[in-house]
Amino acid sequence: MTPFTKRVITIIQSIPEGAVMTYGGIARAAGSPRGARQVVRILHSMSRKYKLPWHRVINSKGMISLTEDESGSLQQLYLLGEGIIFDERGVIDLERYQYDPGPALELELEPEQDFNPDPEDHLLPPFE
DNA sequence: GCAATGACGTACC
DNA sequence: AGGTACGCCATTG
Repeated sequence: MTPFTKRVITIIQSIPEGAVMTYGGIARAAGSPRGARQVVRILHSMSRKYKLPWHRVINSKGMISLTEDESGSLQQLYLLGEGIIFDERGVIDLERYQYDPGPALELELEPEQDFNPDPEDHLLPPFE
Protein backbone atom coordinates (compact mmCIF):
# COMPACT_ATOMS: atom_id res chain seq x y z
CA MET A 1 0.00 0.00 0.00
CA THR A 2 1.58 3.23 -1.15
CA PRO A 3 1.41 6.55 0.74
CA PHE A 4 -0.87 7.84 -1.96
CA THR A 5 -3.28 5.00 -1.33
CA LYS A 6 -3.34 5.73 2.40
CA ARG A 7 -4.01 9.39 1.77
CA VAL A 8 -6.83 8.53 -0.60
CA ILE A 9 -8.47 6.30 1.98
CA THR A 10 -8.06 8.93 4.68
CA ILE A 11 -9.57 11.62 2.50
CA ILE A 12 -12.55 9.51 1.53
CA GLN A 13 -13.20 8.68 5.16
CA SER A 14 -13.23 12.39 5.94
CA ILE A 15 -16.04 13.28 3.55
CA PRO A 16 -18.92 14.37 5.77
CA GLU A 17 -22.48 13.21 5.37
CA GLY A 18 -24.36 15.22 2.79
CA ALA A 19 -21.21 16.09 0.82
CA VAL A 20 -19.44 14.53 -2.15
CA MET A 21 -16.02 14.51 -3.75
CA THR A 22 -14.96 13.73 -7.29
CA TYR A 23 -12.39 11.11 -8.25
CA GLY A 24 -10.12 13.81 -9.61
CA GLY A 25 -10.64 16.02 -6.57
CA ILE A 26 -9.60 13.22 -4.26
CA ALA A 27 -6.54 12.55 -6.40
CA ARG A 28 -5.56 16.22 -6.28
CA ALA A 29 -6.09 16.40 -2.53
CA ALA A 30 -3.89 13.32 -2.17
CA GLY A 31 -1.14 15.01 -4.13
CA SER A 32 -1.46 13.25 -7.48
CA PRO A 33 -3.41 15.53 -9.79
CA ARG A 34 -3.60 12.96 -12.56
CA GLY A 35 -4.46 10.05 -10.36
CA ALA A 36 -8.21 9.86 -10.79
CA ARG A 37 -8.13 6.34 -12.17
CA GLN A 38 -6.01 5.18 -9.29
CA VAL A 39 -8.73 6.44 -6.98
CA VAL A 40 -11.10 4.18 -8.86
CA ARG A 41 -8.80 1.20 -8.40
CA ILE A 42 -8.33 1.96 -4.73
CA LEU A 43 -12.07 2.26 -4.20
CA HIS A 44 -12.50 -1.12 -5.79
CA SER A 45 -9.91 -2.92 -3.72
CA MET A 46 -10.23 -1.06 -0.43
CA SER A 47 -13.98 -0.69 -0.05
CA ARG A 48 -13.95 -4.35 0.94
CA LYS A 49 -11.38 -3.91 3.69
CA TYR A 50 -12.14 -0.48 5.05
CA LYS A 51 -15.20 1.38 6.11
CA LEU A 52 -15.51 3.86 3.31
CA PRO A 53 -18.40 6.14 2.37
CA TRP A 54 -17.90 5.06 -1.22
CA HIS A 55 -21.28 6.43 -2.24
CA ARG A 56 -20.02 10.00 -1.70
CA VAL A 57 -17.57 9.71 -4.60
CA ILE A 58 -18.81 10.85 -8.01
CA ASN A 59 -17.29 12.03 -11.26
CA SER A 60 -16.33 15.53 -12.32
CA LYS A 61 -19.58 16.06 -14.20
CA GLY A 62 -21.42 15.68 -10.92
CA MET A 63 -22.91 12.35 -11.92
CA ILE A 64 -22.83 8.83 -10.55
CA SER A 65 -20.36 6.75 -12.50
CA LEU A 66 -21.65 3.35 -11.48
CA THR A 67 -24.17 1.77 -13.80
CA GLU A 68 -27.50 0.67 -12.43
CA ASP A 69 -26.65 -3.00 -12.64
CA GLU A 70 -23.69 -2.20 -10.45
CA SER A 71 -24.64 -0.26 -7.34
CA GLY A 72 -25.59 2.95 -9.07
CA SER A 73 -29.18 3.05 -7.97
CA LEU A 74 -28.13 2.19 -4.42
CA GLN A 75 -25.59 5.00 -4.49
CA GLN A 76 -28.22 7.48 -5.59
CA LEU A 77 -30.51 6.24 -2.86
CA TYR A 78 -27.87 6.88 -0.21
CA LEU A 79 -27.09 10.33 -1.52
CA LEU A 80 -30.75 11.26 -1.67
CA GLY A 81 -31.02 10.02 1.90
CA GLU A 82 -28.29 12.45 2.93
CA GLY A 83 -30.21 15.36 1.48
CA ILE A 84 -28.41 15.70 -1.82
CA ILE A 85 -30.53 16.95 -4.70
CA PHE A 86 -30.24 15.55 -8.22
CA ASP A 87 -31.58 17.52 -11.12
CA GLU A 88 -33.74 15.94 -13.80
CA ARG A 89 -30.68 14.68 -15.67
CA GLY A 90 -29.21 13.06 -12.57
CA VAL A 91 -26.63 15.77 -11.98
CA ILE A 92 -25.50 16.95 -8.55
CA ASP A 93 -24.60 20.62 -8.02
CA LEU A 94 -20.90 20.34 -7.24
CA GLU A 95 -20.63 23.99 -6.23
CA ARG A 96 -23.02 23.24 -3.45
CA TYR A 97 -22.06 19.76 -2.31
CA GLN A 98 -18.40 19.25 -3.10
CA TYR A 99 -16.27 18.83 0.00
CA ASP A 100 -12.80 20.33 0.31
CA PRO A 101 -10.74 18.39 2.87
CA GLY A 102 -8.25 21.24 3.27
CA PRO A 103 -4.56 20.87 4.08
CA ALA A 104 -4.64 19.30 7.55
CA LEU A 105 -5.81 15.73 7.30
CA GLU A 106 -4.66 13.57 10.15
CA LEU A 107 -7.36 11.01 10.43
CA GLU A 108 -6.31 7.51 11.19
CA LEU A 109 -7.13 4.45 9.18
CA GLU A 110 -9.48 2.05 10.78
CA PRO A 111 -9.58 -1.31 9.08
CA GLU A 112 -13.00 -2.72 9.57
CA GLN A 113 -15.18 -5.41 8.28
CA ASP A 114 -16.91 -4.84 5.00
CA PHE A 115 -18.63 -1.54 4.63
CA ASN A 116 -22.24 -2.62 4.81
CA PRO A 117 -24.26 0.54 5.03
CA ASP A 118 -27.75 0.04 6.30
CA PRO A 119 -30.07 1.78 3.85
CA GLU A 120 -32.42 2.66 6.70
CA ASP A 121 -29.66 4.64 8.38
CA HIS A 122 -29.37 6.89 5.41
CA LEU A 123 -33.00 7.28 4.55
CA LEU A 124 -33.47 10.70 6.01
CA PRO A 125 -36.07 12.77 4.22
CA PRO A 126 -34.55 15.08 1.61
CA PHE A 127 -34.60 18.63 2.87
CA GLU A 128 -36.19 21.48 0.87
C1' DG B 1 7.98 -9.15 -13.66
C1' DC B 2 5.01 -7.45 -16.87
C1' DA B 3 0.77 -6.66 -19.36
C1' DA B 4 -3.96 -5.67 -18.57
C1' DT B 5 -7.49 -3.25 -16.11
C1' DG B 6 -10.23 0.60 -14.69
C1' DA B 7 -16.88 3.77 -10.64
C1' DC B 8 -11.60 9.20 -14.63
C1' DG B 9 -10.28 13.71 -16.77
C1' DT B 10 -9.46 16.49 -20.41
C1' DA B 11 -8.00 17.86 -24.74
C1' DC B 12 -9.32 17.69 -29.34
C1' DC B 13 -11.95 16.80 -33.17
C1' DA C 1 -22.85 19.90 -27.81
C1' DG C 2 -21.39 15.37 -28.11
C1' DG C 3 -18.10 11.73 -29.28
C1' DT C 4 -13.53 9.70 -28.89
C1' DA C 5 -8.65 9.33 -27.97
C1' DC C 6 -5.38 8.98 -24.92
C1' DG C 7 -2.61 9.81 -20.60
C1' DC C 8 -2.76 8.60 -16.02
C1' DC C 9 -0.46 4.87 -12.44
C1' DA C 10 -1.87 1.62 -8.25
C1' DT C 11 -3.42 -2.80 -8.25
C1' DT C 12 -4.15 -7.49 -10.06
C1' DG C 13 -3.32 -12.05 -12.30
